Amino acid sequence: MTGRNVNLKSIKKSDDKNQLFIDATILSLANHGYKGTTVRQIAKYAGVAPGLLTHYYSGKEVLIAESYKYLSKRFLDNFQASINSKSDNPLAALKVFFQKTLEPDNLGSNFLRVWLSFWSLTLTQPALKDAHRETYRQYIISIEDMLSRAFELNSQQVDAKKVKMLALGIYSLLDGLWIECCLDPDTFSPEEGLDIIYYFFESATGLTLDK
Amino acid sequence: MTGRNVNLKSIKKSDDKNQLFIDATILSLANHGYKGTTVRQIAKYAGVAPGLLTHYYSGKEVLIAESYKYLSKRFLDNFQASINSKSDNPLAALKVFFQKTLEPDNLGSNFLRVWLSFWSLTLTQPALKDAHRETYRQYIISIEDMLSRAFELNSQQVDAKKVKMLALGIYSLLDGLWIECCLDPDTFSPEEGLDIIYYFFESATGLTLDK
DNA sequence: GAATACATTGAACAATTGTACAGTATAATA
DNA sequence: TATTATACTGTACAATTGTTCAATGTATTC
Repeated sequence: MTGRNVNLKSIKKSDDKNQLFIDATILSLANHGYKGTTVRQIAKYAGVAPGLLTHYYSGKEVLIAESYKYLSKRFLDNFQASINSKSDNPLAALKVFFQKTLEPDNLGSNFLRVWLSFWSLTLTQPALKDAHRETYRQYIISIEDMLSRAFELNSQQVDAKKVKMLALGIYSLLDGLWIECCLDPDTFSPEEGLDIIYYFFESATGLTLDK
Repeated sequence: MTGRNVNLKSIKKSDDKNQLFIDATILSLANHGYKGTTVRQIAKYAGVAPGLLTHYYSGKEVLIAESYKYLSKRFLDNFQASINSKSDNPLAALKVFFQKTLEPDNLGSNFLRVWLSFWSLTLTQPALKDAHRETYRQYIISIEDMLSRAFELNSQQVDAKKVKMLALGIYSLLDGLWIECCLDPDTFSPEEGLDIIYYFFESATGLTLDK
């Protein structure tokens, strides 16, 4: 019998190591896609031997699932933080959200490649489907909240159903613009994308964004 | 030397066989995703031996690429046909387009799985990137055309730049709604999705869709 | 009905995959 | 320092991958 502890996986893991593996996984998905993201490739990015991955995780799929949960949480946290910094001005907060989504840092084929892989997994892994659903719900709730407060500041009465519809539409539009910007950056520039979302937002809500 | 003709691949192929393989490939992508779409799986769906695929195509990647080109062309043709049937009424044509996109037949995780695989490939295969770009361009041109005619019928003067912006926005919104409807059908129903696109369309264009 | 050309099969291949695990280094503890 | 627990390595293995190709079936042609 060697010193290897079989139960290690189920006990507390070093957060730093976890982060190392998750970062390596995301990097691999970005650069080589789902197919190219092998255990050996991830290990190479992490600078460790392939065997170490199954030492920490019960399987490759689990590691990728963890990476998805981490990344979607990170984006959501980032989103919440950026709108909280403008908590007194809901319209300014929404504008920041639009801008951050179409920021060059968040665009590009490498970026999209990661999300395409993850979305594909949500279709078969119930745990990831739940994670997606919850994250999506949080985005919509936040947008609804900003809209409601904006209408209130404008002394407008808007029922919850319409607010929800507006939130879903705005999020979907932003999503669609982001995807096409990543798929083919030559179709329209991020600035043109912003103009589109601004225009649709203003005409659908009747609200005016600060210029 | 056997009777095998090495040059068969580059010469005229039987269209029927081509179609059989392409259908099998799409079916496999839908049911098993990109990872599960192996040569053996495709061959099983096509009801042939695995070896026959490399007899007709120079490789698996080529077959998948052909499948992408076929499917995106089929959807585009379908789109063009449905709007041409309403060529006298551009607004009705647009409405049909919205409805067809969010039709149950075009929704579901199996459907999305195919497109996620294809989109992933456009990021690395230049030929598929070009195919995507051209298809996208055709959609936008058609939408622009319908919008222009609708404005004209309404005796409205709208410059080309704004028409393009509207077309891009409408297409992106529809795209975003479609994806989320496929990713999680519980977020909102296709009917709610249609209401959203109707509302955003009307407020952004100032046009009124027939109810 | 030979002879020929093409269609199709299915076993075999080298390469790559995820995973397991015996072994070694390293740190902590006594 | 000796002992022990853990971190980590790297080879090995069975399974699966895309592809090849000799063999066989099946039409078509003369």
